[in-house]
Amino acid sequence: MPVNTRDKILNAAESLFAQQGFHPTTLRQITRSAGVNLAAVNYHFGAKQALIHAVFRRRLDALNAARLEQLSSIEREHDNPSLEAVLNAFVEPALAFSQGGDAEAQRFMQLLLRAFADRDVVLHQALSHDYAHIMQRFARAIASALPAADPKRLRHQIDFIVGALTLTMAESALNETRVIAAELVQFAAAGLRGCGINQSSTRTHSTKEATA
Amino acid sequence: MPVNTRDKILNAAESLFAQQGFHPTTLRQITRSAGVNLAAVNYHFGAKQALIHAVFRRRLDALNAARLEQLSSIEREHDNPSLEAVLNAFVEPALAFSQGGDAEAQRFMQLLLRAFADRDVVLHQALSHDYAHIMQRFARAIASALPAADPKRLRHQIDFIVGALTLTMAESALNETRVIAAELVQFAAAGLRGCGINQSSTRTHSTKEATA
DNA sequence: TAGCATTTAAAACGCTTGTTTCAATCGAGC
DNA sequence: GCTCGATTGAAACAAGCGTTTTAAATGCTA
Repeated sequence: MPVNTRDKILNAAESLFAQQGFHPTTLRQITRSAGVNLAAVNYHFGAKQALIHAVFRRRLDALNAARLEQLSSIEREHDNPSLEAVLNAFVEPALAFSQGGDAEAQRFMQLLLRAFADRDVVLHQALSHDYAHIMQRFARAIASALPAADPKRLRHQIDFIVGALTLTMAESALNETRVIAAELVQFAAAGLRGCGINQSSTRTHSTKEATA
Repeated sequence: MPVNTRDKILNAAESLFAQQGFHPTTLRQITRSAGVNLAAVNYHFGAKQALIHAVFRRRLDALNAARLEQLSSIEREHDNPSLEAVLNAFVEPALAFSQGGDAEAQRFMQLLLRAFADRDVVLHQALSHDYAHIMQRFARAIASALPAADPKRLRHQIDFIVGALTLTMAESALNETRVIAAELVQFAAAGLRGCGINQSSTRTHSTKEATA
């Protein structure tokens, strides 16, 4: 229950943006849902675009902080954390980062999916700037759990995981998210390990068949 | 080079929708880019919403047809096609389905990503209806290449692959798409195989660590 | 060539959008 | 209690939207 107008607007906007997208959602919808005056948006944020960015930054900062905290935690406990543990530190906070239950988590995943889809240049830059830090951190942790991995390929593979995480979590039924997240961790770990052939040398057999 | 107005509109709309999204793209932009009159859209398609669906159906039908054709082709050649070959029949047509080069393929992937993000009910139903058919077909092919797989988990895993494919292809640089697609096939194959433990029995070790 | 359906053209309609304006209200600090 | 900055309220603004309308042009068929 937010008390100040600013938070009321942010919450209403986040919910509506996730449901309808940024552009279709009107300021009048937002202010009506928040129970505040229309002009309050332009007063507190200046413009609709700025509101969009504010909504994003608030959640993204919390999510990435939770991820880093969890990663640091497992690194403190084990000298060489398993690949699954590292991946879980990336996936799990996306589900529970705001202790708001699965519904809120899914709502945020829908929001994140929109950020990928809408190629808003400013938003995209802000996003990748925020992500650059955490991605580098996780890439290092994964590489350390997977010493033989090729760095460039690893970057692509992390993109695969982000894509699978974002899209599936945004789409899947609410009561399934945790099961699916656990399956994704296993799936990603196996994919990264590549059944032991993750290095630059690719299997001639499969490649030949695949491109035939 | 389309000759009739209908195709000119469809092409212009597809391009603009991919770049900007459905809602922000105006009919005036579309008709200006297509070099036709504004009223032509409402004449040929009735309304903007119908135009969106038309743009989608045209491409999606072609893509799924290409996928099924490639799958049938490899099933004709081998009695038991490899997992990689099946996955490639799913991934590769997304890149080359319209022989339009990588740029066009990426544009379509952006469009597909928007379809996932925008939870337009009608569009979503049409999409999942189209997908239900092909998904079932590929799920069967994968299951046959991976006899020990758990059906329900397999469905989730296919979602992972679709997510990774859609999001990475839409985001990645143009000259990298083919490399990334090949890597995705390998990644997905390894993930599905789960290093040989894809059945219902999960590895106690990793699960414990992952949820710690 | 005449007639008819199809297609394009240009303008206008009604409506909603984000944004601005300006007065009213609130809440501390002196 | 009064003042002054911060905040809210209600109304209005210009612009752009999807859609409709009416008329002219075009392409077939006979």
